[in-house]
Amino acid sequence: MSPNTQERATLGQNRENLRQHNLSTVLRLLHEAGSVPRSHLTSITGLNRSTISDLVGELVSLGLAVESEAVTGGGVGRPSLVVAPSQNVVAFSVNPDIDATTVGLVGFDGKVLQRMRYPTKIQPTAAESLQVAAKLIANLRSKLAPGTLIAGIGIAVPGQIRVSEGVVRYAPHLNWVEEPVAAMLAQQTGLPTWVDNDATAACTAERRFGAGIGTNNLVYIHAGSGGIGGGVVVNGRQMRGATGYAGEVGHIQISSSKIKDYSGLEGTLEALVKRDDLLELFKIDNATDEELEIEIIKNKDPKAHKVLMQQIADTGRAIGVLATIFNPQSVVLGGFLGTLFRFDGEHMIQSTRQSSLKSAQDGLLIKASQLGTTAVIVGAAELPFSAVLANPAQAKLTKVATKR
Amino acid sequence: MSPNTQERATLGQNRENLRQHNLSTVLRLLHEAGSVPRSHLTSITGLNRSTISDLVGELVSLGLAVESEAVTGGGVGRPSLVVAPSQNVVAFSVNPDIDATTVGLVGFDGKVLQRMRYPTKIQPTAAESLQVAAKLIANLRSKLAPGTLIAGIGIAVPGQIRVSEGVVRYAPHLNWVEEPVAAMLAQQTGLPTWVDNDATAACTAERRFGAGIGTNNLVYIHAGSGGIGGGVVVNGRQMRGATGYAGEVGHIQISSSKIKDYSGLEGTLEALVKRDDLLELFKIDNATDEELEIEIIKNKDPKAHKVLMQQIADTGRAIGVLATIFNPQSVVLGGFLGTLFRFDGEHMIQSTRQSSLKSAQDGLLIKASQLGTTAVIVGAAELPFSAVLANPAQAKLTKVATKR
DNA sequence: TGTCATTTGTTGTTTAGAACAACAATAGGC
DNA sequence: GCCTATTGTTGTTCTAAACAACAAATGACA
Repeated sequence: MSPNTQERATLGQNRENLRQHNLSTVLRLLHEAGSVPRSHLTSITGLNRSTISDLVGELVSLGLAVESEAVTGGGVGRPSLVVAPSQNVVAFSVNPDIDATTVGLVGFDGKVLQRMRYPTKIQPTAAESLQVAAKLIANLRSKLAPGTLIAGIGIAVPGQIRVSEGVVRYAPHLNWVEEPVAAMLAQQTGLPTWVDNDATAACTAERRFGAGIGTNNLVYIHAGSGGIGGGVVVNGRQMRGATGYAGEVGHIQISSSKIKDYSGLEGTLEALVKRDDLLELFKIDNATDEELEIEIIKNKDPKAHKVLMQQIADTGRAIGVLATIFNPQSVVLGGFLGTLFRFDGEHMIQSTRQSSLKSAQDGLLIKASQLGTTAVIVGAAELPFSAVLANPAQAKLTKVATKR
Repeated sequence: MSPNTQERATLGQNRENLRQHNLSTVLRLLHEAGSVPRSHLTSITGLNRSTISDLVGELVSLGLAVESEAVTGGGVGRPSLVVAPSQNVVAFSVNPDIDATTVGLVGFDGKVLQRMRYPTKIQPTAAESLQVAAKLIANLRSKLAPGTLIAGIGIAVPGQIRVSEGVVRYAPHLNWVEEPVAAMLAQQTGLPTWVDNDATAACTAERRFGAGIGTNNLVYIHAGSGGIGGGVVVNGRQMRGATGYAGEVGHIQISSSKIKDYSGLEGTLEALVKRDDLLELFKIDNATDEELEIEIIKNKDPKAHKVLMQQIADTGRAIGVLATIFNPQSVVLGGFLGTLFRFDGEHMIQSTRQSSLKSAQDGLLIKASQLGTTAVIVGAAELPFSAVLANPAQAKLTKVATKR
């Protein structure tokens, strides 16, 4: 039940792998592009027309793709049939947070179909959160059309995850330690379940459907109420590191300051750029990103402005360090950091310039997140979808029973 | 003539790709392990016995591998034939530096067969350096046994490289700008030529034959007279970034210090840890790493000791930042940094602990380089070898003419 | 409006490369 | 010396992609 089947050493390749790889390639193209003419599939993959015909046929018979009528008006010659990911395939997302649990229903094309947020007590246990999630999922599931194929459940948790085991190693804000959440929810729902870090999930979503479309080298930084997390894509693949804890971009030291972050490290990005500091200055507690952004824009207090500009400069500094190391195509800023960028992006870029090599700045794009708060939901659903994409023919989809 | 053929989008896969991939896999195993019994090849690759037989047969007929007699004593059953990379395959390495150019002859098993260092004037032009290199190569080439297969030439340059174009974008210490060195040397020698950054090359060498064997996530940091460079391996592949300038680990900001590095950035690793500073304190100018290490060990001056310990602490800090970001299996320290680690590794590790997340520290190994100064030579030779490994059947090897 | 060139889908055939099966070769254990 | 276990070899089978020939559908143009 590991979503990183693609991580396996791809040593020997036999005919079976070949077919699996080609099916996977075609399905992935559909998943990411939404819908593609068959003729494009042949040119992109370099495979023969008849081979594409065969592959698409298999995907259709698996219920993963649909062929719609040819769209005319694309130049001379016979119009090509358009292939699209099946609207019948869905996945559930779960995002446990400190005061509520959110559950989403996501289509195979990456669109959020439903979304429900259910408040819990502060710092719920894993069992409590997952029980809420299981109930919401059961609710959504009962309304699914007969014949719908469920790919599974993806859980996005703010903390360190052992992805291959489906275990939350440590989630400081939730105070969860060594919780086998994937197995717990799989048992309650009967659906295959995966778990990953929330920022990593959001990163995947932005890369496939948001601000990072088409980039193979991407740095994503997200700031929420629970500190700063992130994700990095290198050579087109999520960077996970030797033990799965790579990409902790919030905890890089960028200054000699003695201020500590939530993990006790001094002078890190997370220590210097704190959403709570601004909330305090504005004398509000508990605000959505939207509310905070309005507050920031209408602010007149010079003291608050100074703090704001310092946070923007520090963020730029961290981006500079990351750009120097990763030389990415773009840096995507999620949550509160997106707000800072929108407020004074030029100031942030200035600061980036001072802490990065010129070569890393050429062509570097800094952008605010495109998917916003849905990124985590979409990204979590990519976990079950990834399993389907990795091996379409063998994917174990759960079919919603036909009404009788 | 790009060595990163493996970078190409591996979209559609046909039968040809399949064969190429399997040939490549087997040859790569031989290249990295030196010699492997055929039975191991079957179990590692998962391919059928008869398929391995066929693949090895093709590699042997291509002159890339040899089959030696079965080695008895490995348990019951018929002993397996041992396959090894051919001793007939070689590559040349070139390493232009500020006061000399080094040329090496490297075997297909990664062993340095010959090495020649030829002094030049200070800051030679690219043409001057390459002329020296071409002469040394011609010299070595004339002594090669008839029938030897030459894979090509790999040039390792201290600077920023556009690998796919074979161009040195900017090498500050040599004062080279936009030099098409690969084409220049290819024209002079008639051999296919590649170029890469010297630290990147050393990183590859350490990963395949040195301190990083078997690791898929590795950070390599090298300090020489010309600043601090490095290389990072993520998911088993060299990290190159969007435009090829990734992995500049010497230029990450780790302090608020105003001291600048060679690129004008403040408070970076390269700004704080300078080999020259120690040479100055010891009142020597121009020393090999070995000489400097002796000087460091016999040092009694408390002032020098303090600087030394500060440099060790700063190095640890940078390692901490990198470990938090990359979560590598190991960090390998080359050149002068290896010296610092050997002098007081415990102090360095202490400093690392204070600037990295606990999760990144678990199981993290910090090591000094194993290949030392030969790493660059071996790594540069990997450039032509990589082309052979990527597509053994199509590799264009140059055969040394039979004497007549 | 009809013809033609162009592109794509379809179907039956070919082919390459890996798997498979049967057998021979060679080792250690008893 | 016989047995078992493992590996190499050879001829056959099988599968997935390519290929070839033809049908279908479009736009361009006279």
